[in-house]
Amino acid sequence: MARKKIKLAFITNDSQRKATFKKRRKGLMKKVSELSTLCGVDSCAILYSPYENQPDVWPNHSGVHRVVEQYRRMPEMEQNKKMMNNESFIRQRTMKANYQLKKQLVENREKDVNMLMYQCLAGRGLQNLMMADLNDLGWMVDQNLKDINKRIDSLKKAPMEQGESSKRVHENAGLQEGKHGMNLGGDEVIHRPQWFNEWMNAPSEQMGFGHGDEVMMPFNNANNNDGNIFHGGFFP
Amino acid sequence: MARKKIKLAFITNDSQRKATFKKRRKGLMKKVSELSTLCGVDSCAILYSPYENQPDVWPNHSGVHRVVEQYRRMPEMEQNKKMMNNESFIRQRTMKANYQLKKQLVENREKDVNMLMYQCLAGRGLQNLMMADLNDLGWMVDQNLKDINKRIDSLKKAPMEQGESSKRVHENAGLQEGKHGMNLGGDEVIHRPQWFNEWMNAPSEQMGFGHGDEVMMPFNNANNNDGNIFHGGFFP
DNA sequence: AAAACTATCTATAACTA
DNA sequence: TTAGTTATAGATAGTTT
Repeated sequence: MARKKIKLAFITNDSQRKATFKKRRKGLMKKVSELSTLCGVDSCAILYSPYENQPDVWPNHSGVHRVVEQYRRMPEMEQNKKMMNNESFIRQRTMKANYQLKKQLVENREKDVNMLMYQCLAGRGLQNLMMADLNDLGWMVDQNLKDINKRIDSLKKAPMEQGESSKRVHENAGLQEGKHGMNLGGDEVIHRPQWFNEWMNAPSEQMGFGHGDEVMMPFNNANNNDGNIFHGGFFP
Repeated sequence: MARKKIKLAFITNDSQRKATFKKRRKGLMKKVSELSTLCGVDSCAILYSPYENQPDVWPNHSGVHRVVEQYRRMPEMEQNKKMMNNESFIRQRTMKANYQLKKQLVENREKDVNMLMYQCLAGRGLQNLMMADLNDLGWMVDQNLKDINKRIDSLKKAPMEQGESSKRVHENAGLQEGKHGMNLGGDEVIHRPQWFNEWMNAPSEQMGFGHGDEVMMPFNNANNNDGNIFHGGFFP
C-alpha cells in the first residue's frame, strides 16, 4: 500500500517490523471499529504484541470480555433471525448508547480518581480538592488497601501455594462490570495504618514510597486502547 | 473508500449493510492475517455477524481459543516486571501522563467546541455561554469559513478540473494532528457574512438550518472508536 | 442475491526531519 | 527514535451483470 509492494512474510528487521506493527495496528483497530459501527456487529480483536505486556484489544477489556464470553457460550443462539425492523432497532440502539454513556461517565470518574491518587503519591497536595474528590479518593485508597490486605492474608495462609499466586491482586483496581459504587461511603470500616494518617496531615512530604520493587503505576493495566487519558474532572 | 465517502454510522438499508459487511469482513480478516504474518504477533478477531450463527473468527476456532485463554489468564503477568528503579520510573510515567493530559485537554476542548457549534446550528442560544466558549466558538467558525472560502476559490479558478474536486473540503474541520491553536485569537481577519451577525444577535430564532437534507450532525463523522462519548466541558 | 467492475477513498512503505 | 509527509498499493461504495 505504499511506495513499494512488500512481500507477505515476517519482517526480519527489528525496527522496521515495529514501525509496521504500530501503523498496521492502528489501521486494523480502525477497521474493526468501522465494521462494528457500520454493520452493528459485536466484534473484538486481540493482538499480543511483543511491545507491550498487555495485549492490544478492541474495543476494550470489558468489551473483549463480553464478546469472548459470548463466544464460549455459543450453542444456544439460533432464533435471532427475523431481525426487528428499523424503529425498534433505533430505539434499542439509543438505549444502548445511553447506557454506555452512563457507564463511561463512571469509568472516566474512576480513571480520574485513580490518576489523582497517583499524583498524590507523587507529592501533590490535597489542599485545593473538593469534598467529592476527597471522598472518592478515600474510597479508592480503601479499595486498594482491602485488596492488599486480602493478598497479604492469602500469602500468610498459603505461603508457597502456586495456585494462589496466580490470582489477580487488585480485584477492584481496574474496571469491573456492574460493580461501580463510587461515593458509597464507608459501609465498612477499613483500618488505615498510622503512616496514612500522618500523610493525610502532611501531604506534600514524601513518605517513603518509591523504594520497594513492587511499586507500580496502574496505567499499564488500564484498558488503554481508546487513546483517551483525560476525561474531565478536577483538573483545571 | 470508493465512489463516495460514506458516513460512519449504522447502515440502515439491510441489503446494503450486508453487502458492506461481507466486503469489509473479508478485508478485515486479511488485515489481521497480514499483521500476524508480517510482525509475528499472536492475534485473533471475532465478529458476531447476524448472517451466520457461528461467529466469524480469525485465524480459526482453536487459534481463537488459544489467544482467548492467554487473554483470560493474564493478570499473573503482573509480576514479571523487574521494573526500572521506581523513582525514575515514576517520574517518567508522570511526565508522559502530563504530556498526554495536555494533548487530551486540547482535543477534548476542540471536540466540545465543535459539538457546541452544531448545537448552535440546531438552534441553541448563545446567552448562557461564557466568554471563553464564545471565543473558541468564533475561532472554529472562522476556521470553517476559511476552509469554505478556500474551497470556493479553488473551484472558481478551476471550475472543471478533476484533480481539484477530489481534495478534501474541511482542512480544519476535524481534529488535526500537531495543529492545535485554540484561543490564539484573530491573527487574521475573517469576513463573516451578514446572516452570521444577525444570528449572533438573535441566537434563539431558527435561521433556516435544519430543513435541508444536507444538514448533518458531526458526531457520526467524528473518530469514534474510543468508546468515549463524554469528554467534559460546558455540559452539566 | 451474488459476483464483477472500477472510480475513489484509505492505508501504509518509504522517505524526511 | 519517533513524528510527519508522500507516493502508491490496497480496500471498497456504487454500479453493472
